[in-house]
Amino acid sequence: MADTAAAADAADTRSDGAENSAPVPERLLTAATRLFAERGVERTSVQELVDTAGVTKGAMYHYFASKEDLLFAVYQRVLAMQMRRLEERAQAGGPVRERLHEAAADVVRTTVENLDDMVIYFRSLHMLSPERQSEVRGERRQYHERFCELIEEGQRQGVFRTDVPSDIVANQYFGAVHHLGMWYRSAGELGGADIGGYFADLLLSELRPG
Amino acid sequence: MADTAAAADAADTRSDGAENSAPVPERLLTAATRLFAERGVERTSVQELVDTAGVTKGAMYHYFASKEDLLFAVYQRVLAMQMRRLEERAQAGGPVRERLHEAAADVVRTTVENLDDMVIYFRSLHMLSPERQSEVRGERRQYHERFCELIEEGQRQGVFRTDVPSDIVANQYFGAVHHLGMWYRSAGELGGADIGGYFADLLLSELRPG
DNA sequence: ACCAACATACCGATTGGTCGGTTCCGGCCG
DNA sequence: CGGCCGGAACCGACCAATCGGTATGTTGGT
Repeated sequence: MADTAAAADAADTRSDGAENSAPVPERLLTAATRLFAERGVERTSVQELVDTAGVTKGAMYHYFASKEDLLFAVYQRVLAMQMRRLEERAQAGGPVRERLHEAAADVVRTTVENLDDMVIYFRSLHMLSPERQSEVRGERRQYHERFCELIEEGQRQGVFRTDVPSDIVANQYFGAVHHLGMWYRSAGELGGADIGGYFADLLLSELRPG
Repeated sequence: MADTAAAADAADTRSDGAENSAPVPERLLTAATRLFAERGVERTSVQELVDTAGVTKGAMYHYFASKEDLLFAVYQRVLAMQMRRLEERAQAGGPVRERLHEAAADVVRTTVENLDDMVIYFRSLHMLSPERQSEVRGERRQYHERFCELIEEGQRQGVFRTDVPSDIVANQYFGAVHHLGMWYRSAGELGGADIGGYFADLLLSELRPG
């Protein structure tokens, strides 16, 4: 995320001044993601936000209707990314065990790589308006159901146990993934891929029949 | 803070009026737990809070130094309860598989029974001062380690698999438990005991060797 | 000339917290 | 027994500060 900003900076043709030449909305998204995750939405004033992004209040309110609108944009970005990645894995070829393992490990990797997004996600939902909360929950539900379908596919094939509802398994798994934001620190010796591997192994162990 | 509760309790012999005769600090804790979980800490003004509790601002600031102090008291209450219950289960007799199953199912039950506390817990940590965040994390860490010890006990006995660190398993499990606050609604047909049973079964499946 | 893209100064509303006062109750003294 | 007293419990009007949002102005490209 930070490197993309750097890449955009380097790739940008016009070299106005010194740095931060990424488009303003993107700069705001980046700054908001960092500050909202660090101090929380309410503890981040609009002034701090625009200062960090290197723009002015007027610029921000030109692109976003409100502070909440900006928060919502953060949600939309992360939701779209997750759904896209899951769909890619689910539709790939190969046995369902492998596809589920890959999808499960991948969501951990991307979560670790975008920890800020996930911290915001599961901490600040209540800061959105009720309608937008519903919208986010709706999209999240689709994601959840897509994951469930994968499990049920394996259950029908007889490679996964059937005495536990797929719903329970999926909720348990995503709970663990969301929780990463509370304990995972990149300082640890375990990388996202390591933890993803462990988590996915544990998931398949759970689903082993018999 | 604690001594005032004792004093208020001792003085509360009279039965004034109709209802809500609980001591003032307790009333504030109850109101805060509900409102903080419903609307979030920042969205709850002190005025709303004291109105809900049926007391005045002066009364609140007599018992709590600040709004944050009240939030901290909520954390302390839930932390103490969880640690006590885990210790009871861990120290009970019987095979480690049964003790772990019982402890795992119990934490789900108590989480469901005190959903408001848990919603606050994993959503509002950042509203505390850095020192108090550390204190909460420290207590939580003790809890976590106590749970890990239980797993490791089973690993040494050979009844649990050893190719996954106990730390990972515990983090994954508590992640799932914390996440309950985001999807569990008592309207569902599944009660806390049901989900606790499922979760604990899944945990033991994960740990099954081979 | 016109419009999108910004910049800047400013405002109304709200909020956490304070502070001087009042009530109530148990204990102590005469 | 009764009057007094000290402090804990509690009240509620008030404040300083902050914040999200806006209104108006300016610029640069087409």
